[in-house]
Amino acid sequence: MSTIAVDLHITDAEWEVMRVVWANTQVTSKEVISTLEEKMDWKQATTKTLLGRLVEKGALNTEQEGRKYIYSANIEEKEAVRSFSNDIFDRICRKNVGNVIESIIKDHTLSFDDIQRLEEILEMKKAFAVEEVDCQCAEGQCDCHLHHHGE
Amino acid sequence: MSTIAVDLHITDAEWEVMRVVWANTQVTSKEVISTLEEKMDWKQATTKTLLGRLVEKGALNTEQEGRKYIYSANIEEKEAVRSFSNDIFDRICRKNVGNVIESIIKDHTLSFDDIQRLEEILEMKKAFAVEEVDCQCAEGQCDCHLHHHGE
DNA sequence: AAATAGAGTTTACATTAGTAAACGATTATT
DNA sequence: AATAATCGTTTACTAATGTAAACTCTATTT
Repeated sequence: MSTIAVDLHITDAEWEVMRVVWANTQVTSKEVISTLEEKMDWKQATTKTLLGRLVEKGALNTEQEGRKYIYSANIEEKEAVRSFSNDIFDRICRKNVGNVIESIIKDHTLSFDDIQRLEEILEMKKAFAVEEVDCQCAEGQCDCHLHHHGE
Repeated sequence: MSTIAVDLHITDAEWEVMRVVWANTQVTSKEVISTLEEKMDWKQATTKTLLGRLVEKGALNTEQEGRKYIYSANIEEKEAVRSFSNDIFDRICRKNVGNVIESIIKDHTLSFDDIQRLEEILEMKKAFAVEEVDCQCAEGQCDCHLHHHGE
C-alpha cells in the first residue's frame, strides 16, 4: 500500500503535468492545459496525451465530476522525487555517494534552516556510519578493487 | 574547453559502457564487450552499437592502435554525474532542494569521512546561505505562492 | 592461397517519448 | 432544435533508446 507505483517511469514531459497536479491537488484538464500552454508552449492536444498516459500508467487518478474528470496524483511527489533521484546512485560506485552529495550541496543554494537540518541528519547518520562504504560495482566497471591493498 | 559536452545525453545503456571506460581509462571494445556480456548479458553487437553511438556523440575518443581502436572517455565521470544529478533539481521547486538532499542522505550509507567532509561543506555553505530559497517554479506548478503570507 | 576470426560499420526493428491533429460524445448556446 | 464549444479518446508521426544481426575489411591460421 505504500509502494503503489514507485518504479513507474515518469518522463520529463509527463513530469511537467505531474507538477501541476501535485501543486493543486485536484485539477481539471483545463487547468493543466492552460498552465503548460503558458510554461511549455504546448498545444492542448499534447497535454491531453500526457494526462491520458499518466492515467493509463497509474500515476494519476480520475474522478468523474459531471461530464469531466478531476485529476489527482496517485503517487506522492516526495516518493516520485526520491525514486527519480535514486537513479543517480545506480550509475555510480557506492563509494562515491558522498562525493556526489557534496557536489550537489555545492551546486545549490540552501537556507540556514536547510543547513541546520542537514547538520542534524548528519549527526544522526554518525550512528550508522561505516569505516568504508562497500563498492558494489561489477568487475570492470569500477576501479575500487585496485585501491584496496595498501599505499 | 571545460564544458566540452556537459549537455550531451548519455542514456542508461550507454552509461554502462561509459563506466567501463572510466574505470579502465583505456579500453578496447573487446574489454567492454566482455564486461557487459557478464554484467548485462548483452550480445557483443549491442555493446558495439553503444560504443559507436558514444563515439558519434563525442563522449568517447578513439585512437587507432594497429587495426583496432583504443577507447577513452572524452568527458569526466564527475562531470557526467554532476550533469545527470542536476536533472533532479529541474524537476522540483528550489525550496525543496534541501529536503531532497536530506532524503538522499537518509537513503544511503556514508562513511565517517563522508560525514565529516559534508559537515565541513555545510559549514562553508553557511557563508552563502539565504533566509529563504527562492521558488523558481512556474505559476501553477508549485504551491509556494500560497505559503507566503502568514500562517 | 584459402579459410577463419576479430573489429568496426550498416542495417534492422520494436518500444518509449515528444508532440499534436482528428474524432466522437456531450453539454451549452443561439 | 440546430450549432458550437468542451473534454476525453484514437490515431499519427518523428526521434530516441534498447537490442542485435548482417556485412565488410583486415589479419591470422591452416
